[in-house]
Amino acid sequence: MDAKREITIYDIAKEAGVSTATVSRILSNSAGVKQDKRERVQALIEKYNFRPSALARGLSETHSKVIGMLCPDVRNAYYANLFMECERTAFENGYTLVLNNTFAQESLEIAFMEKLLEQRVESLIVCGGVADWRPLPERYAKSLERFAKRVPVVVAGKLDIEPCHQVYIDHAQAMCAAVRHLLTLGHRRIAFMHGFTYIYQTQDKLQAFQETLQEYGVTPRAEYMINAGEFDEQAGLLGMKRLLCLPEPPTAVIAMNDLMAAGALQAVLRLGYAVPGDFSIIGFDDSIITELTEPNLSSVHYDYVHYGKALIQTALCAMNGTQCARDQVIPFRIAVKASCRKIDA
Amino acid sequence: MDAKREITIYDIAKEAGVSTATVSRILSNSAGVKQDKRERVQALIEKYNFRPSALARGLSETHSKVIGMLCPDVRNAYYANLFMECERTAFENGYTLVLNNTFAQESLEIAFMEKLLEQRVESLIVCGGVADWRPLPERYAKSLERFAKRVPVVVAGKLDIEPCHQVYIDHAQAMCAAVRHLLTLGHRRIAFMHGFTYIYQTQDKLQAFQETLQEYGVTPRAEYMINAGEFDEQAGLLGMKRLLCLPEPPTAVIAMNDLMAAGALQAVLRLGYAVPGDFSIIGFDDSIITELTEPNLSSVHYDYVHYGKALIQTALCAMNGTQCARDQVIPFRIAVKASCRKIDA
DNA sequence: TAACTGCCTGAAACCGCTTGCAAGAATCGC
DNA sequence: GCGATTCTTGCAAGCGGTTTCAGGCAGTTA
Repeated sequence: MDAKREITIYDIAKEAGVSTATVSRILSNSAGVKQDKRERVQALIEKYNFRPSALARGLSETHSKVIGMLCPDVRNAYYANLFMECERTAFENGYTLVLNNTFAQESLEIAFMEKLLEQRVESLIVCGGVADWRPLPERYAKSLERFAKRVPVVVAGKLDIEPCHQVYIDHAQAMCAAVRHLLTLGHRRIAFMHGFTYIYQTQDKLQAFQETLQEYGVTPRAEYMINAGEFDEQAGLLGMKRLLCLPEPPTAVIAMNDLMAAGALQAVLRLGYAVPGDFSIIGFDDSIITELTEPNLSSVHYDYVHYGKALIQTALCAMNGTQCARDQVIPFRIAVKASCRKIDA
Repeated sequence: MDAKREITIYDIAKEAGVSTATVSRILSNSAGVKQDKRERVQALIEKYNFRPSALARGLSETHSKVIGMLCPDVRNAYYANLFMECERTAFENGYTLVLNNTFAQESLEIAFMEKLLEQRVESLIVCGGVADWRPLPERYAKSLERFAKRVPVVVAGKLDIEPCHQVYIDHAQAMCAAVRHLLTLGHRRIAFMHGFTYIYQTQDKLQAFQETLQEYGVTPRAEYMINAGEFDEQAGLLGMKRLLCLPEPPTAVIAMNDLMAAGALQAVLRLGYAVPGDFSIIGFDDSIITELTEPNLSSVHYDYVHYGKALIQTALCAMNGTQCARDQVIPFRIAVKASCRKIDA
């Protein structure tokens, strides 16, 4: 294989009999270049299928036109949705989005941050992962702050680290809505199946769950608030089994997310009960999962298009120095499907 | 906001009283630098949290250390799995993977290719999308070939474009195994629910489906091979409804993928039938979806870890010029779960 | 026809890092 | 102690673009 060097702007200039400056002007479509040269150069660009190096351009213009993104695991529909929308918006604005899966491992998150820093990303979007832990590991907070000192960091979640922007869902309000939905349907024995409590969403939802019940005169029962550990369908299944073994089981269950809700649904069905006949179930995220189960799962729905757009838009604003709100809250609504029913109080 | 320039290797060199060459050597950890200078420079790097610019380095070393990847939609668990594994392997080898979602739109695929070319990716991984169409659009094939002329292209699928490497699943064999699985369970009235036939996987599976049945003395029935159009759960649901309306419905259904299988399952359950009691269902991909439904779906399983690793490994080989097989086939197996049962012949 | 405009163009510096080359410093053998 | 080696270093030339600045040229004006 012959050591073929990439075609450069210099080659084009030489063959066209012009200077690199002229070619550069043509590439960036700036005015003030005679038509004949323009055509001659264009033809050569076509001929050699020349593409200017983003590396060189980035170096010279001191901007990379790339935005970094961190998420624990794109296989999770929630993050996939977010990434997708972010990518779209970034692309529309001439940016490339590079995503890294961190598996919520602190060392990996930090390693990726370093790498993104080297790549001179112009902004960083942080979704979940260690950023959701409370208390926040000190080393991680430091890394994030150092990052934010260089380029804008936008967190998809509530982090409250001074230099970071944040776009998030008000989980307390969302939980409140979910509880009210079930209360309205006549449920009084409502359970909340969550996971690790070192995740702030768990804390927020747990608190809102209890407060909302009390507000409506229902006393929260300790045995109805169960920590299933993980946030996956297996945990949901196991957690639900525990609930079903209770002397007085709940009539409705709120799951931390759709995955757990799907697990809970399986547990119920396997024991021969019906949903929503015997038990009502509602999840959070309104991901594709809700459409895959029978019955389809009611869920708290977020506007991912809006969410992704807001994340990138905020990053864009912060990058070009435009003033923009540090906090943004994404609206939600209850997506009523088929897993909850009205019961007699 | 003060126009803060990034710290450069030059700044470090100056403050440490050495040349940039020395700093560079320390950065790349090459031998032959006195311990005292090394320490002095390291300290400054820490102090300023200096990270060398990958842009500059890439330009100077004429390599970007990034690999590009194209897929239609990461929200699809199949691609998410693949991406995840590819990213892991790439990272382990010091490469960054940048993923673009193309929605299988030809113009977007080509646009992304151009962009990746500018970014000087050192290799391209193409997963699905337009690459699965038959016949292959000419403009697309041209783009791909042009790309392959510069850097190695590895296709996750069977494409047979000369300069591209390919790693794929033998869909015919996989279908064959699925059919045999059902035959072994005693089924004779077996249906295949697929989607658009301009996708080569559809063609391969369709043919294998018929051939395998015939091989076992079962005559394929036209009304049991239905084209549901899309490849999603909605299509699966609708397609299954059509099958259930047949005067003599099948006893088992093979769906093009898990998404469609999940849709089919819903259709069956909604009409009051049982799975696997009344109907057996099997899908392809063995994604997380199979664990979310009740009953869990049997499915044809691919080894994603192996698959992703093979894609990147092949790219790596091709990049450094090592000879490597142009074709690689990924093994599969039937993941038996709970959606198929034995019946009396 | 000389002086003045404005438009095109190219020379050259620069972006931040790597590396070949050659010179100076340190170490070694005798 | 001295020349021969072996280490350490720094200089400077790229890598492939962008951009500033000044010069060349044609068209105007007086």
